[in-house]
Amino acid sequence: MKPSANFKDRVEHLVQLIPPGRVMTYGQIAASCGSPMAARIVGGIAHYGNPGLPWHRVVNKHGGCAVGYPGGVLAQREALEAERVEFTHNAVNLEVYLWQPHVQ
DNA sequence: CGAGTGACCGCAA
DNA sequence: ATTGCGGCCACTC
Repeated sequence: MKPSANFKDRVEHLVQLIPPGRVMTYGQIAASCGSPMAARIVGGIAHYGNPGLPWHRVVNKHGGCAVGYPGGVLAQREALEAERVEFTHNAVNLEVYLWQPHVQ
């Protein structure tokens, strides 16, 4: 990964690396990009950044869906279910589906 | 360049 | 258990 890459570039790159059937939390992504408390930024990048990235694989700390996701939480849920991700109480089991770039 | 804003997170009433 | 508030960082306008 380019050390000179901006936070946004790292986030987009990282999101793009999330394999199907796996999810990441905003805080996890922010921490992996060097700013553990910049979870909001990840959301901001999701809104302004590259729309071609699998943002549906990005969930909040509760494993739930993002409020501002186009189409609502329901659309994101369907997108994840299409990748064999099981939802429980409108949230995924992070113990099973949480993916980390360093460890696999 | 400055100010506003947010697809969050955590704690407090 | 639910609701409200603040903080924090980077992005956009």
